[in-house]
Amino acid sequence: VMILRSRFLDARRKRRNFSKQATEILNEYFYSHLSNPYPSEEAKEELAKKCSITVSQVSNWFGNKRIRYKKNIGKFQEEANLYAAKTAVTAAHAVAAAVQNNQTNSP
Amino acid sequence: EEPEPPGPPEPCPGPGAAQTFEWMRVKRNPPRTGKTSELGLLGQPNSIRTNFSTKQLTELEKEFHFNKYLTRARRVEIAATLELNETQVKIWFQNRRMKQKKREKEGLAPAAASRAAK
DNA sequence: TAGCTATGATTGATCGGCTT
DNA sequence: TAAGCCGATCAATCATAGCT
Repeated sequence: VMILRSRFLDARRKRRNFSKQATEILNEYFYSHLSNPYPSEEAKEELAKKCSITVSQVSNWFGNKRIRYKKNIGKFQEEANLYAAKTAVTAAHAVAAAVQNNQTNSP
Repeated sequence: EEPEPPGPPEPCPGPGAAQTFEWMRVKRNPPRTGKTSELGLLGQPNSIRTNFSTKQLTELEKEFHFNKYLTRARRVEIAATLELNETQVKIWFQNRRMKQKKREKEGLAPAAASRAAK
């Protein structure tokens, strides 16, 4: 069995997981765009900046996420609900802020 | 920031009800790297990802450094030598060029970290 | 420490669009 | 009209990280 998968010395993969906050940001985008989780090049650049990772890493993350998500939707249900709720709260805060701002600014 | 006015889709994303969007249904046609015969008989078209040998990759890499693009003649030659389809050789060069581009683009911008290191 | 799962990266091949 | 290329993506797999 010397069918050497000589990809061994690939100088690659000395992987390190992304920071918890980076993953948080990526997941927030993914679940808030679940109907079409394909960020544009611009969106990827923005996410990359916020997460302190490269655009390629953002692409890899979304590629892996999409494939793994659809492979086993059930397994991600809990995570999906978690982020859906988080997004809802964020949106609510935004609305509340807008309302307040509107009231204090109405001539 | 994300206009999404499709008409037919479901209503609202209720907690606990994961919808199935189109991208989740996308299925790629299996690789048709068919070598009409491998186990004899018109067996199913080899729909398996080919694993290039180290020798094949070495030769392809060598050729790539010589020419980023192949001529039909050269492609036929290489395919024969490495026992690959012309399509496989063509696709390999295609992917290799993209890989090259990706590297040039990234290997020239990790500024933030390069300053701190060392 | 062993075993299994989670996750980032790599890559042969596909898809749609544009060019030649 | 057909073939090649690009850019993005898929899908399978590799190898390590991390938890039990």
